[in-house]
Amino acid sequence: MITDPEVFHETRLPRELLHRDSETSQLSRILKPAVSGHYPEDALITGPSGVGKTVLARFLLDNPQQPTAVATTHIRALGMTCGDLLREAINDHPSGTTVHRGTPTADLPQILQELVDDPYLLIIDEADDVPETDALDMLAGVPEVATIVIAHDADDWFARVDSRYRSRFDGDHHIRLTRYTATELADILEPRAEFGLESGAVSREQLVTIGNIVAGVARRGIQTLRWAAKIAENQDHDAITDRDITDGRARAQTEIRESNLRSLPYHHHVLYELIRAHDTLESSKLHDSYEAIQEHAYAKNRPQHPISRRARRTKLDKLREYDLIDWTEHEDNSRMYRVIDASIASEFDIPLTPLGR
DNA sequence: TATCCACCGGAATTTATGGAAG
DNA sequence: CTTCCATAAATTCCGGTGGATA
Repeated sequence: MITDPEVFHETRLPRELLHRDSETSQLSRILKPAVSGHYPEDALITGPSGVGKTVLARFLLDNPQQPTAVATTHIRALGMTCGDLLREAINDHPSGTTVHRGTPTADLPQILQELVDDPYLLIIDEADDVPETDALDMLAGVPEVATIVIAHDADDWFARVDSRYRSRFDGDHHIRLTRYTATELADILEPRAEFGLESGAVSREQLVTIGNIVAGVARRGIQTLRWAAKIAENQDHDAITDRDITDGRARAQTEIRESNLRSLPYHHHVLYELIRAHDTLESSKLHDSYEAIQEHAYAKNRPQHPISRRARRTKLDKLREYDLIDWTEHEDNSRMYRVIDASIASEFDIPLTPLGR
């Protein structure tokens, strides 16, 4: 069934960007000065997750098929401070100069300025929470450096960045990506089916179905197709069935949640498992049971210690952000927690009942 | 009605961690 | 080994909200 798993890899760049013609030429125009050795210009790329923001930037700047001469670094900025950002920009620059964690943040602009002669582009990916204004302040004295910022919500991003920088990312310099239509996404999936699957494994009609059930999110479409093919393979089907597609989508979703949970530290797991042990759990009950089991859940050989209520709330926010739990608000300010998919278990072995019960 | 309590979440403050240089 | 610097995570403090109780 699957002849080339490579085709479905997250980091794989397509040979051409279908249905992104205007966006591609828009970014090319912005990059023009940089390519011809002049001071580079900034850009902002926004849109929901999984519709190709990173792919668009990489397609033009980090593409083995058509390399550009412009020095570029790709920074996954999620949760970074502006010091981190500058340090990574310095360390990734081809000049070879490196800088360590303890270097005063205030010294970094000077160091960067001394090492760049030619245009240097920073792709700041997942920039939703980074303090852009601070970073732009620090880059202000280095005209050879420009940033390609990738974020989800344009309004959010503009609200956070100081007004004196906004014009550099607005108008022609702002590229908005939207979800694909079902048929557009089918067009995108088609070459992957052609090169990654046996011929005849999936019909055009089914690709459109996938486009519909993933609501035009390309990343989810590709993973759904991959899982549908895997499932069809396991079931010895000659071709992918409609049922395989439904199951494939569910499997793809589970996979994301599992990897989300794995990526979280121990505290989150304790809270998650407490909620998972019930259908629904009220906030007061959740805190009570946490306090009841904390002695055992945080045994002596564990480096972590039980955390305060306030810190628990932060963990719960994170669990919800990762689509692992949800809650409904009560009129009395409390909440009713529940897990989204109770079949997903923590890999930690967490004792949920105090001894003697 | 006035007071108390539990909860949420923003902000300020403290604590823990880790790499590098002296 | 100690000191320095930056940073993440946790605690402390607090104002706002709304139900329960006297």
